[in-house]
Amino acid sequence: MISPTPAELEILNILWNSGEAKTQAVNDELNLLRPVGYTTTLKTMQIMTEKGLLGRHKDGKSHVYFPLIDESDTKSHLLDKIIQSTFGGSTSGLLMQLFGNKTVSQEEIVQIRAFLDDMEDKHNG
Amino acid sequence: MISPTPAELEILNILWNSGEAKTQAVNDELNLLRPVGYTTTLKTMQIMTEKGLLGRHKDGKSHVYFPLIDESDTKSHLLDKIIQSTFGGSTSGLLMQLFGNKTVSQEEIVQIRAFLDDMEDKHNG
DNA sequence: CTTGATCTACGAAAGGTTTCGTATATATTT
DNA sequence: AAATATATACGAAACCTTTCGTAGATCAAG
Repeated sequence: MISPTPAELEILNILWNSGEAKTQAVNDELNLLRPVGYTTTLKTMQIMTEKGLLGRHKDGKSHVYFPLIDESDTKSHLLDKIIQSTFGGSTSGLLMQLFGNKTVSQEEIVQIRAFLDDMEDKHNG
Repeated sequence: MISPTPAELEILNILWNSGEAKTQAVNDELNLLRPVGYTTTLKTMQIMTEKGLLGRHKDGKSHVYFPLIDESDTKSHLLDKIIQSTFGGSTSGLLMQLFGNKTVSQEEIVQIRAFLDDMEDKHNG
């Protein structure tokens, strides 16, 4: 499975939202968050295309890019990696860290329990 | 705040568990998981010391290393970073992804429930 | 004290990511 | 058609991480 780099992930998030976009649009959106040159964005998207992360088709003199990898799959994979590297493979370890320093409301606990029930239901059929 | 690299995080996890250890011991433990040369581990720990991630004191001809950064703080920081980069800053986005992931085992669910029970107990006095 | 074993320090190579300058191609406008 | 604007392609620099070889220091044993 492919792990997008940080810069690649930024671009993927934009394209997952919009479905598809030209380099200029992607670069504009990136620049709302941080300064980055046009050719930098272009080059990154070209590399992503080589890697199979993006597809593209021509439109006039420019290209329209779109994601070739699934958003949920990719995020699951990234999450698995941090669970493995940071919490020794323990999902509950991550949750404890997530809520450890905060006061979690009764409401939130109920919500999480509902998630767990749901998950067990699906798992057990 | 300092973000340890993947290799640095492996070493930190060992030292957070043991409290302190010599290079040899750390390298031995690393080699339970993957092959890595002694001088590689040593160099990484020296760099970590320069960065302020580790401290050390002499013991005979070798050094004893220990973490200078807090485990919980560091893991929170890493978690924040992935929440930011992958889930657009949305913690619930992470939870959705997590609970939609079928690789969470029954055992983990039990642990999570126990954790929630614990949290409720504390919350209710 | 000399030998051998172990540890440290240093430097540098290898691999990957991110960045952008420059040259070239393509379209648009006048 | 010429000039202008915009896009692409290419290459390379800058930076970071990881890796390890080698040389020199330090300690223990004979």
